[in-house]
Amino acid sequence: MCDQCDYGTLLRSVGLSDTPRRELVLGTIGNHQGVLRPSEILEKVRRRISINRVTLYRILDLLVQKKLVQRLSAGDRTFRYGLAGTSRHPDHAHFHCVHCGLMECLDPASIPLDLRQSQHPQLMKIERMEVRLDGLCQTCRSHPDV
Amino acid sequence: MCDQCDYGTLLRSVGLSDTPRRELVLGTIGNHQGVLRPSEILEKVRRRISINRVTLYRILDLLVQKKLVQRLSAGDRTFRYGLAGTSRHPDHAHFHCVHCGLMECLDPASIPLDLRQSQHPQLMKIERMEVRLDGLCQTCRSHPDV
DNA sequence: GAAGAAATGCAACTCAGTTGCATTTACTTC
DNA sequence: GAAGTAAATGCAACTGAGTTGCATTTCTTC
Ligand SMILES: [Mn+2]
Ligand SMILES: [Mn+2]
Ligand SMILES: [Zn+2]
Ligand SMILES: [Zn+2]
Repeated sequence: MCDQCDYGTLLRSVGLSDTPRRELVLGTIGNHQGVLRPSEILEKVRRRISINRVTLYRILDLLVQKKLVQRLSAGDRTFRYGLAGTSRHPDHAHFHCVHCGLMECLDPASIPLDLRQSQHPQLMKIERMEVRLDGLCQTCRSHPDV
Repeated sequence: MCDQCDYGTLLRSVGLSDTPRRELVLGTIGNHQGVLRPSEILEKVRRRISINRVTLYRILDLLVQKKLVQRLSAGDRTFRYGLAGTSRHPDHAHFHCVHCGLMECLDPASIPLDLRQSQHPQLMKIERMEVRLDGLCQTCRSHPDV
């Protein structure tokens, strides 16, 4: 997503100390195209450093809480994590392949997420919107085995 | 949602026999405003008849598979179930209160879910779209205790 | 009403995530 | 730079929602 980002600085900018594990978790999420499961993040981070499963979950919670990272649901029971929306990286919808579980980002322009919130002069307070398209990815579509 | 529906007929129309448990599960979902967790459905159905937890999950799977019922994710780890969209009951977005877990249906007109699929002449095959707004419901908003 | 099929129940299991507490690492203060 | 404190990490056990395998019950069909 953002190769030139300094993730250490980013961490400190929200009041978190930049430990090796936090920096690697955030970097793994930020440098990946699409969103990731905790198990995938674990695997990637462990190529660089040893990290406990629980530590990863705690770091993910922190990053979400500080709004650096976004927790998304794929319609299954495993959360996905991706960089939170910013002006440079606007919020966007995601596509989820119901066959292989792949979850990828859609072009922010194709489904503008922001304006629609204003169409709801409701009594509740809307904080965020999540849009997910489910279907078959290109691979699973053309390759009906497995 | 649909008080005048005959849920037995609805079950048979998709090739399922209408057993007492299936009819009660479908009726519970269909007559409720908003979407329900399995635990809530279980509680409601058990006021009428005894039913095993596993049986409920199997019935829910069947109803989803036959497209009578829709499985929604609330951003937490528990699925929600509501009637699937039809011409009379069009598909719509849902609001989820991050504080109390309430999940309610939004006016189908406010966020038209259909047309946007056509904006994706992608290589993947889109089967459905899910739109969820997260925030605080009216109660939790005005009542910040608990 | 017997035989076979479908539906339901029950116990054990799985998987993702959480909790409590011990240990290690990073910051302060002297 | 050592001691003391706070924060971060590790480890084991736990939780909650959902699933699986198989036994039992209920519904069909002849
Ligand atoms: Mn994304
Ligand atoms: Mn609904
Ligand atoms: Zn796929
Ligand atoms: Zn609420």
